[in-house]
Amino acid sequence: MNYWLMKTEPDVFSIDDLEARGREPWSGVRNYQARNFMRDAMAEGDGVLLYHSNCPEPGVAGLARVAGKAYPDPTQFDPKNEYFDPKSPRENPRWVLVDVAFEKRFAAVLPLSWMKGRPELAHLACLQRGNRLSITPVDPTSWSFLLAEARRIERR
DNA sequence: GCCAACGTTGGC
DNA sequence: GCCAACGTTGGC
Repeated sequence: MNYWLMKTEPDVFSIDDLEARGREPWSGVRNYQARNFMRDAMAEGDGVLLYHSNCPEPGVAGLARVAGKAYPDPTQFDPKNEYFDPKSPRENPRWVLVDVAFEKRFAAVLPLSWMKGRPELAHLACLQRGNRLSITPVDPTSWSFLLAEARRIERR
């Protein structure tokens, strides 16, 4: 079982949207490295930290899980969709997605400003300098630490 | 809005 | 295959 962090812009799709829908096909990933994580390394049941980016308070907003294995992203074939990719052959689709299932909304966002510089999160990929990937692996230490913090603020 | 950092494109 | 130009991401 692996752990992941997936970024989303809350203006577009937030943890509340995921809660309302229950489950969402994670369409629109158009980066090869992120695609490879979904295609090659994700498995049903993997843990997901949902991260709000490009917003007033960036940080981890809640918990989800991978709901199945990767399959072709249908938006790549739709000329009217913003993620349409005319160079993706139907017989050999370039882009895949996984379904993501809602698990929990944290009592408050765990802010990026708080995460920065925490020794427990030293190996968290999304905090490494220059990282812009929308999907990154999460090491078990970081995972446990963030979940513990989420439980702590819930009791507060 | 600025800008650093990185990915992608395309000419050669 | 190199690399300059361009586009995107995302914090601030």
